[in-house]
Amino acid sequence: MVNGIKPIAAKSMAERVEASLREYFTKENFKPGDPLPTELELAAALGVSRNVVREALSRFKMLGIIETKKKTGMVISNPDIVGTFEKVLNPEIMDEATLQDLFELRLVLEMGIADLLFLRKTDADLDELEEIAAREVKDKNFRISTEIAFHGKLYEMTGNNTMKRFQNLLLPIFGYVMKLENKKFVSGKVTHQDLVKILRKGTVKEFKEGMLSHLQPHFDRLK
Amino acid sequence: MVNGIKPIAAKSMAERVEASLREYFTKENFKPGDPLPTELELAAALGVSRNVVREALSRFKMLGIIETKKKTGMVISNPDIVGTFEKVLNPEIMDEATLQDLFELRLVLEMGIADLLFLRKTDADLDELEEIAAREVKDKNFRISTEIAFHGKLYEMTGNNTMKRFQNLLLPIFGYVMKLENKKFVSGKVTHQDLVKILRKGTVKEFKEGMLSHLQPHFDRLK
DNA sequence: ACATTTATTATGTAGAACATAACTACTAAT
DNA sequence: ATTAGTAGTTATGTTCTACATAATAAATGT
Repeated sequence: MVNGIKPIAAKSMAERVEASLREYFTKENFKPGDPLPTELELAAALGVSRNVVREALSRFKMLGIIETKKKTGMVISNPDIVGTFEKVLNPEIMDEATLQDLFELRLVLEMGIADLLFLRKTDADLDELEEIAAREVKDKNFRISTEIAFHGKLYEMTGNNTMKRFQNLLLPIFGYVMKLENKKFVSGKVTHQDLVKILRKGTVKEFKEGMLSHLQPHFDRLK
Repeated sequence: MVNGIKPIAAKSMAERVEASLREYFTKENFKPGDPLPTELELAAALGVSRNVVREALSRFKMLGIIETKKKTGMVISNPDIVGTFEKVLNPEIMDEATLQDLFELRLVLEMGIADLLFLRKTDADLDELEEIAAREVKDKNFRISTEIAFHGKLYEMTGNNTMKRFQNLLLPIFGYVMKLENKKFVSGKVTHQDLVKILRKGTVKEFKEGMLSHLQPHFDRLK
């Protein structure tokens, strides 16, 4: 019987190097702009081939955590988190449970931005929003695109660019889930025009109620 | 003066191969479990070295989009989006604007989960939540950990695992921003125990007002 | 002192070689 | 004939070498 054997890291070298580097970055308290050792130095220090190091570094480059220039070498940089998110957000290969979770997440965001909206809305914003809502009524053909434009504008009004971009990524998920369940795009009793009116003259509380009513058909689908 | 010059793909081969593969995956409508061509075949088809292909593939492996077994080859698999998010969510190297955005995002989520909560809460959940709130009052020393436990439990109660994990990742960001601005951890007039009470016997609307009041100190910091 | 040329260096890319795990097919033994 | 064992095959994992390229630094010449 075997005994005293090590479980061994069954993971690949590149994977382990990635973990080592990540630990190294935080341990050494690296900040954006800080230069990194050369590939050869890292390879020597880690006891692996330059090739493996490059595979691990390639991962960090994709995440935007590392930038490189020839001769100059590599430096730490601040990653684009939403851009990274985009790289994995493909409805076709995601499991249904997660898709459903993201669908709900979108509803939660929609319900939660009310306070930010009232904190930051401007008259110019409201004018634009009103214009979008009006366009929708005229052009019945473009309902989905104005639907997207309206809610997109709401996120824009929060002044939170990360959230705005994030919501934009969730749109295809939303559409995909709707299609999966063969549901049509219906809105509740409260229309976009109603919401604009509340935003202009109403209270935060009223807006929250309005948005809930507007999204009610979607909530009805959740058990 | 120069004119009519092409911007050129200044990107690296690995980066371009990554893009090509991504396009290939969607074009061919790959689904989890579907086998991929071998590294050598891909290298030949793309006209690059196997090395470059491996760097690109390594990226997909990190995202969980590709899994490999020796001899058998590579297959598409469904990625873990929250796990990927974790890889880029390092407060130390993120720019302050994004940190601020994520801070707000957390508040938005907190305000937005009310409807899901009332849709899915159970008595067992409420008992546990009450226990956490009670523990907090007794042990003043562990305020921060019970704070985390309480709000974490709320997300758990939504039944949305993705959101729960996501919120968990945002916690360090939240703490980091608080520290950046030298703010202390204060809660509004409505306490955790109040929130439990509302969850048990109150209405959704009351809970939303309660949560807003509970988070008011944080909202006050936003302009 | 300035412009030009010449190393130098770190990343980018290519190709070959071999190890290793896992699958296939064939063979031998009971 | 079923099983067990063996050899062969194949795709990934890893290493090494070589050279191209861009950016910097050093050296040179006027």
